[in-house]
Amino acid sequence: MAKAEAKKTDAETPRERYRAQVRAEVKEHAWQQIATAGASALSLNAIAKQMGMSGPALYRYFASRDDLITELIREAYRSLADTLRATAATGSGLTALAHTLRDWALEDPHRYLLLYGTPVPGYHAPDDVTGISDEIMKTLLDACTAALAARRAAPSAPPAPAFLAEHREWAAGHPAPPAALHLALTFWTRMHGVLSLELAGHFAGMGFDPALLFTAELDALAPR
Amino acid sequence: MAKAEAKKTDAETPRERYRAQVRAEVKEHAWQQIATAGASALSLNAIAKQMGMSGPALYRYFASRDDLITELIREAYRSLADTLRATAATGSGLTALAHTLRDWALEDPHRYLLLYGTPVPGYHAPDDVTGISDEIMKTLLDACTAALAARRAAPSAPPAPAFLAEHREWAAGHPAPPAALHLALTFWTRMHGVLSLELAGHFAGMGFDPALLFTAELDALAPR
DNA sequence: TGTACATCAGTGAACGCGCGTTCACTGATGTAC
DNA sequence: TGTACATCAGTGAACGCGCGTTCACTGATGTAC
Repeated sequence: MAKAEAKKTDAETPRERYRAQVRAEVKEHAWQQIATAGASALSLNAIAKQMGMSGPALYRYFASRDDLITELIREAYRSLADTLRATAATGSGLTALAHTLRDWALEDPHRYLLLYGTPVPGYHAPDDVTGISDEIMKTLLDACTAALAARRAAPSAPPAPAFLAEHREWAAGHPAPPAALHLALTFWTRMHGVLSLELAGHFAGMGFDPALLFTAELDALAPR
Repeated sequence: MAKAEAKKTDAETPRERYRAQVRAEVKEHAWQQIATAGASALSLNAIAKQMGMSGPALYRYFASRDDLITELIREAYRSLADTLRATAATGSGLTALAHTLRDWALEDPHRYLLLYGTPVPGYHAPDDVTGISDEIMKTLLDACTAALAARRAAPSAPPAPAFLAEHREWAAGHPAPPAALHLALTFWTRMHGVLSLELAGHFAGMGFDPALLFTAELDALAPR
């Protein structure tokens, strides 16, 4: 939880440790509150009350409500980026990557939805956060490149030339074969399609296991 | 906008017409407010102020804030169901259906996200609304059945038996060939995958036209 | 080891705000004879 | 056509609530000599 702070364990004074601990506890309550009332209902006062503190006390730890939300989003992106990279590092391919993504999402649905669901209105993420998001995309791109090279993914239909032409500009900063770009986007949108509808509860009452749909989609992309 | 009310024009007294007009105007402002501040920030008082009225006045038209939200959701589902059915009635197949869906979503992104984005926390839709949602699924299922019969859609990989077995229970109320069920779910999740990420702005800065990705996905499902 | 000082966590009061909702009331619009 | 009544739209005051945030302050913890 307090991973970033735990790194510099040696140089930590007791006060710093305490600060990190309270910050972590605040975030925990924040996640819990997001789960029950939604991200836009996040309230510093309510969190303080839950922790048995007075409202203004939290301003020692977070500059503002938006600052707390940013921290949550950053933490979530960081967690996903690290988790995916760890799987990618094992070289086990797209299938493993997809299941890692799914497990991560199911572990805390609201965390996934905070990142990829309906955007919080009026909120704009700072640069370092979009940077982590780019990291995730890069991990995915590399995995797709590798999968295609090893012929462990089906390029399905040849990507439309117009589509790829449009990609060049962006691809300059993210060098990868055009087919990998197309595969990455397809992978992302298909996994997200199943996941987001599942997490939003749109499959409820249809009496089937969304995991099977997820797997079916995955098989179509990266046959085993 | 005030379509439902406009139907029974003959039996309408002036007062009823006025009521319908004000209700429509409230909803218009509500959509506008959702677009700028999100669904959870919807406020009857704010809408009243925008309309130059006092807050409590709106309680003549909507029983509560939740009642207004329900009305908006119902209206949105109704609009989508009607729009899709109209396209399906022309018998022009899955491709046309997909483009109708996309056009409808782009016409008012927040309306789409209200239905298929992160659910409003603590809100539970009444039965008649989920009924309209079922209508949409049925339209899609019929179109998939027809497309498969006419061989205008690729069954891609044969659906896993386990997956289809799970479907039987739900399928009892929605008779359709197993392959059509699978196709419908695949269609839905893939289109939603592209659409929702596009509407949430996750393709921004990647410098390509999401329409091309959407079309590519569509071609993979229902080759022309 | 003890004292003087600086740092920092947390409190309580306060400000201004907006929310949903209820209620008693006014005034306009429609209806019945 | 005119009068008496009922219906209904809208107002303003009020209730209780919670929000984010600032500020002056207390008291505990750590630091320097």
